[in-house]
This record gives sequence, C-alpha cells and structure tokens, in this order.
Amino acid sequence: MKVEISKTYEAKEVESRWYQLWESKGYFRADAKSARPVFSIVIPPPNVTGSLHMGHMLNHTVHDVIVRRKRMQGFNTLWLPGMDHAGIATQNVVERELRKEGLSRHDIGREKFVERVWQWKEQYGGIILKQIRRIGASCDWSRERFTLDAGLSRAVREVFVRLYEEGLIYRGKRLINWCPRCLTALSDLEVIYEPVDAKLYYIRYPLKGRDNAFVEVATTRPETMLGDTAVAVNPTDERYTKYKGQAVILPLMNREIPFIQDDLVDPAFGTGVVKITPAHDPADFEMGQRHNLPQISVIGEDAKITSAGGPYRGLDRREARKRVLADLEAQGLLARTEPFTHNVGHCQRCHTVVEPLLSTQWFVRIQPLAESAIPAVEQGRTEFVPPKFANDYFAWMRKIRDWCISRQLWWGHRIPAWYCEECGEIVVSRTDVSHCSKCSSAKVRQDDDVLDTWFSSGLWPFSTLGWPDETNDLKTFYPTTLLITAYDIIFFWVARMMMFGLKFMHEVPFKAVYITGIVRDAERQKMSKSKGNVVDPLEICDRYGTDAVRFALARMGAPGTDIAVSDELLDSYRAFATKVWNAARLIFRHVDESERLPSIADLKRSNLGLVDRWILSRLARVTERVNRSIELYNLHEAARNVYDFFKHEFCDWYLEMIKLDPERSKPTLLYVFESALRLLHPFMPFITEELWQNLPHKGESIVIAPYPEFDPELADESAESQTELVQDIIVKVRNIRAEMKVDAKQTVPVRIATNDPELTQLLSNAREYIFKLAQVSQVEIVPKLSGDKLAAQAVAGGLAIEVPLAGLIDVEAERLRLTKEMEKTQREIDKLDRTLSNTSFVDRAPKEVIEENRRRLADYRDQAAKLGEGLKRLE
RNA sequence: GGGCGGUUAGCUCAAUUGGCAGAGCGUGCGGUUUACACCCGCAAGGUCAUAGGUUCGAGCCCUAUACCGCCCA
Repeated sequence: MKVEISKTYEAKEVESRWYQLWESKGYFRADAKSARPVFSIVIPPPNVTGSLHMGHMLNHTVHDVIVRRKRMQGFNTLWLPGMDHAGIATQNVVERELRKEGLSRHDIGREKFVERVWQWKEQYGGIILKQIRRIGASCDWSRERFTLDAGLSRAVREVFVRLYEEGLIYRGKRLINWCPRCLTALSDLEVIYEPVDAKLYYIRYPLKGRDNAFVEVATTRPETMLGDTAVAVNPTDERYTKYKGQAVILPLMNREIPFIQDDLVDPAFGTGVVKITPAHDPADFEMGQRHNLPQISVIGEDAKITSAGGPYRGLDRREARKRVLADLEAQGLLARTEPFTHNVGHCQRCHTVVEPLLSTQWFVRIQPLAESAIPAVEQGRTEFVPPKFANDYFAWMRKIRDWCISRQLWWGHRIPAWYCEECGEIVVSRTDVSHCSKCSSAKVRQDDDVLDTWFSSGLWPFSTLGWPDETNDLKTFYPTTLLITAYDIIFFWVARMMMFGLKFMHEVPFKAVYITGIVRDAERQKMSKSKGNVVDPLEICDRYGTDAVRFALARMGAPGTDIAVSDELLDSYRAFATKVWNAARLIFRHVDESERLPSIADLKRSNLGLVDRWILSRLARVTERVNRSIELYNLHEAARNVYDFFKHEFCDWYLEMIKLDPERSKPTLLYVFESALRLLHPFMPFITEELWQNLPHKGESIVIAPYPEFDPELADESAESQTELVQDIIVKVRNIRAEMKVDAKQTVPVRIATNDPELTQLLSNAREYIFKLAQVSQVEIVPKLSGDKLAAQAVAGGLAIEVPLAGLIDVEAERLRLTKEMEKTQREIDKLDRTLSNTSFVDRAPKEVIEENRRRLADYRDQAAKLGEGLKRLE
C-alpha cells in the first residue's frame, strides 16, 4: 500500500494532532538523575495576565529551535516554563474587575482582595501557557513554576533576610520615583523619560536686605519653589561670585534661603542660577545633602500640595503651577517665559508623570552585588550573544544605584519585616513573626508593602529549581546553559539574575545570554496597542501555519536584530511549508508502507548513481553548516542553509533528476528526505512529525530521533563537480531556449565539445538528465563544434556547447546575447589580469589565492575564446 | 550631552570573520512538464551612504561626515 497524504497541506489540522501526544509521552521531561550531558534553560516568565504577542513568539521560537536540537542530540534537556505574578499589571486587572462591581480594593480589604486575585489567576490567568503549547514550544510542564508559588516565595524571603542580615538591604528615607496614579514607589528603571514641550520660567528672587535687587532663577517646575531651601550657582561662574554668602527671600513663602555654590550647577542653563528643592528633584536632593539644606516636601503622594505649601495647600500640582505663576506675575516677579523641551519621567505602567518624592522605602545596596557581576562577563563566564550587549550591561553595572524594592501594592511578595508597636524594633524574619524579638510584645505588625516583581524574577534560575534546598534539579541544571530574552529587559532582569545568581549560588545563572531583536510591523514600526498595529501571533499562525511563522522568525531573526513581519514574508515561508509537503507527496508515490528506512551503511554498500552521491554529499555539507550555525546561535543562517538545500538542491534538482529512475534512487531518496525532516524538525516541528510518521522511520517520534550529524564519508567532491557540470549545461540550454523563444514543448538537440574521455563518459551517462530537464532530444559529444551558423552557443562548465536551431534562431538576437556574455567575461578577465599583473599581489598574497585567481583567469580566457569563435561564426 | 547600532538590488535582509557581492518578495518574458500556479523555467536589476586611510587585496579594518534608530543622562 502506498502512503497517502492529503493533496494540500492543512496546517491547522496537522498542528492539532501532535502536541498533546508529545507532552503525554513525556518527551519534554528532563531527568534530574540522568548522567547525560545537560542543556538547561528557563523561560522568561510571561506575565500571568499576558497573552502571546509576537515578541513571545520570536523568543519561544528561538528557544524551541535550540532546545529541540539539543534534545535530539541526546542532551538531558530542560526547558522550564512558568509565569510571573506581575505585581502592578495584575493588580490593575483585578481592580478593574472590582470597579465594574462598584468596588475598590479598599472596600473589600487586603485579604479579600488578594483572594480575588488568586481566583482571577486560577480562572483567567495563564492563557498564555496554552498559547505557548500551541506554537509547539517543548517545555517541561512537569516543572512549571509561578513566582508566587510557596517554594519560590520561600526563596524570596530567604534572599531578603540574608541580604538584610548582611546590611545589603536597608530601610531609609530617600528621594524616590512616585507614581501618583498607581500610588506606589517605582525603581529608576520603571521611569521612562520622554521629551515634553514645556516652558522655562524665569523668576526673580529678591536679594535679602537690598531693595529692588534680584537674582533670576530659571525653572521648569515653578510649583516646587514652595519647597525651595536654597539657590545655587556654579562656583566657577564669575557672574555670581559677588553673591557668595548672601541670602535671598523666597517669593510667595517669604522665607530666607541661602545662596550656595555647587559644581553640579550648569552655568549654561537659564541664567546660571537655579533654585534648590531637595525634596523634589534628584540633583537638588544631592546638593541639599552636601550643603545640609532642609528638605521640605511640598507635594504629597496624591500629587497635591501639602500643608508645607502654605496657601497652596490641597491644590493639584498642575493647578498649583498655574496659581504660583499667576501670583508671581501679579507681584512682578515672573521675569519671562520661554518655550523649552525637556525630558520628563513617566510611569512605565500608566504613563502618568512621575513625582520625585521623599519617602521611606526598602532598598538594596546593590553595588557590592554588581561588583561580582562585572568580572563574570568580562571573563566570559557569561557571554552575550551578540557581544555588543555586554557594553550596555557594563555601563549600567558600573554606575548602578541603590534599588528601591518596596511597592505600595497588595499583590506580590509581602516584605518579611515586622514592626513592634511597643518598642519600635524592626524584625526581619524567614518565618512569620508574632512577638517582638526584643521586647516580646505581641503588638507586631507586618510591613504593608510588597516587593518589586523583578526581585522575585531575579531569583528565577535557581528559585525554580528548588533553592534554598539543595535539590537534584538544582545540582543538575544550575547553572543553566542559556538565557534567551529581548534587549529591553537586560537591566530589569538579566542584570539582576546575574547579581543574585552569583551572590546566592556562587556561580553565574547562565553561560550565555542570547538577545533577540524585537518584532516590528511591515513598516518597521514598533508594535503598540495605541498605534493599533499589533498582530496576534495565533491569528498569524492560523493563517499561515505555525511552522511557517516559526520558520520566518528563525530565518529573519539574527541575534539582536529586529524583524519586520509582513504578509509577503510570511507568504514565502508558508510556500516553503507547502513545498515540503508536496515533496513528500511525490516521495510517497514511490514508497510502500512496508518499506524500511535504509541505513547509511546500506547506502554505502550499494552502487550509488551520480546524483545520489551528489545529494548525499550536499546533505552532509548542509548538515555540517546547520549544526555549526545553531551551535553559534546563528539560527538565521541555519534556517537559510536548510531552506536553500531543501528547496534549491533537493527539490529543484534532485527530485527532478531522479524522476528518470525513481526505483533506483529510492533508498537514497528516503534517506535524504528523512534526514532533511530531522534537520528541519526544530524549526518546523509539526509538519516534520506528520510526514516523518508516514515515512519509514526508526523510533517513536521525530522529537526524540537523533539530530543529523556531519558524516565526512558522504562528502564527495567529484560527484559535486560532475553534477554541477551537468546542471550548468542544463541551465545554459534552458537559457538559450528562453532567449531564443523556443516553444516549451519543442525539443532541441545539443552538441557538446570535449576530447576528454572521462567527460565524454560522464556526459553520455548523464544525457538522460539533459533530455528531461532541458527538453533536449539528442546530446552529441564532439571533439569540436560544427561551426554551424544557425546554432546558439554557450560555455558551460568550461565546455563549449551549441544548440542547433535551424529555422528558430534569430541571428541578431544571438549575436546580442553572445556579445553581452563576452563583455561580462572580458570584464572578469580584465579584473583578474590587473590583479595578477600586480607584482606586490604575486609577492604577498597566499599561494592558494594566487592559484585560484590564475585558474579563474584561464577559465575565463577559455570561455572568451569559445564565445569569440561563436561570434565569428555569426559574421 | 555620552554610548551603541544601522546605511548592500525597487522592498526586506544575507554575505561562514580581509580573497568570485547573494536570497526571498516584487518586476519582465515563457510555461496547466502527473509533487507543488502557495508552482516551474529564464532574465533584468549593485559606485556595498559619502570622503579619506591601512592593505597585494576592503561591503568587511581605521578616521571623519551625513542621515536613520536605540540605550543612558
């Protein structure tokens, strides 16, 4: 019985068939006790609220290609999946739900609220995990983790307590970034600076004790002047040295404030005099500390003016600005206003303008951690792919600032600190505290805040493997082999994992970091909801087939390079999937179900024909390249090579050539096709499994079949050059036919000139290929061409050939064709001539290069001579 | 302001580390050749952003410049 598959490739139908089987068979499960070499990787945990976007699709495709190949190569392969609780994002989602019921989280209280979030998580969260399966990602689902799992929460506490005990976590009042909408502190990284068209206001501050004498101060934030505690100039600024030691009267507040000098002031900004508001500006905060200035908070957590703002109390910061300006204007103290564009910090989550505020928060003293993370990359213990990203990493690590880790949210890891209401003691503990460790009072209260989500994701490579316990998983799979992520979270996540991994595991968390680009739309625009150009990967997969989308992403996604996804791009790889399918249909016409897959030994024993030896040689070479490219994380190169081999060599040539005698080539055909499917499997898991299962094969699934390896014995240079000669003749004849507009059905004879007995033998053996593939009726091998004026001519593989076209040839067209060919050849000759007659080239270039050039020159001269003869004949 | 990328065919991108500039899409021409019209065959299309430099030899290395993009202030 012949194998039958459907006439067209139904991607959806095929895709629905395999994943569940793979998963249930446990193919993706890693083995903590195996002695096999390990390949391990942890997923960048997507948000529990998330759904799959093209970034995930790219990232998971890269993961899966690498992971599947390693698995096929026999590695003990772990791809650990899971999710991130995503503090603010998730809390926002559930708060929105509540709002529909007319409730706020405060109405139902913390405990109920957190319960609701968990309920929501169980019910709606993790859609993305199904979607990840849908695209074929071969994760070990038996090891799925969530950052709020008990185990991972224990790791978080352990880390917090240890860092606290070492003095690397502290609680303090610092200037932090505050989002007045999310009502929480943010880390520096969560603030996005964007240029805003604003104004620069020049305000007159009266000098103390002098009538009608002012200094002009330039500011973008007049409302903060309510909290000014100094004005400052650069000490080198000679315009203002005369004011040294004097004071000014702060307008509107009538407060005396000093005139100070500090290097941080930019003399070129405004008038060179700036107002200092230590409680509301990072630079001012710093100067304030240097000069012992008071810190007056005039804006509160609600972004309204505090009681320290006197008459402006209760006004929103924007309203306050208007009022302050109006009052200054009225008093003649607003000198002028000019347009000014500057960068303003916005909340990463909600895009509200962030307010720098003085606030008591928890911080990680991070510099000691960064100090070990720098050499780890310098010494190559962790390698960035591509390496340029190490620069960003170094730059950030070297000027790292303390990390504000407390968030005023309810959803997350609650800070394990308890405050004694009796004696004020702070107890930081791995286990919940019921009594003060100092005064034994039972009046202890846990800190209300939770930790920055990235604090727990920073532990992901070891917390997911069971740390702080010394589990088998941890021993087997840590450090992980590789991390794959996009460049936008190098600081948020990669850097933190490096620091925590080195600190708590004393080893880097991963040996390499592969940085993907981002996926853009067809116009190279970043995809964003507001632009409305977001494409849904699942929809794309439905339309084009998952394998095609995966292949397109792998093919275009060089490390660190953005990918523009367009319909044209996806079309071309859908066509490739179809190609694979149709090649299989052809092959299945010759394959009986009872057939056995030949081994390489079977093939080597048998008497292989030229094109069989050729395709095996090509297979060997592409196998070598694909393996090398993937090993170097150059998936785009691997995909290109396997594509080119399959389409242009296997389909375009081999399948066509063996149509002459399919029976004879059947063992090679089966062998090569089956190998090609295995080569392709990591890129296109579904279609390859479907076809492989229908083909004679060894084993249960292509998922666990061995990945092809380079076999040097298959490389056959003479088969390659001989086949190339035959192919070149066919191409040249086709070219002549097309240019001379020979009817497609009409056959033509071909004469080939050679005296070489070996070539004569080869050509006479190969004549059937020329018949079939070039619509040729007769191949005549002659010592010399006839000189027939009515024959079109060409040079193929160094041999002069002619196609007699009596009654068909257009002499003028032929002359033009040959002249063009001649010009091209002459250009090459001139170029090579120049190179080779350059004595310093001959003196200094490597022998092989010189030889190569000489050989090419000789070939081109030979070709020119032959073309010349042809042209002469047309005279 | 500092740093890092990019600039190659009409478009999107390659070029195995300095040695013959390629592919896909698009374009033109010809084709229902029994795997494939989501296809096949053939072809046209390039001052490798610009200007210098290093080298026997540069798309690739160096220095400037222009434009585009990203990151950090």
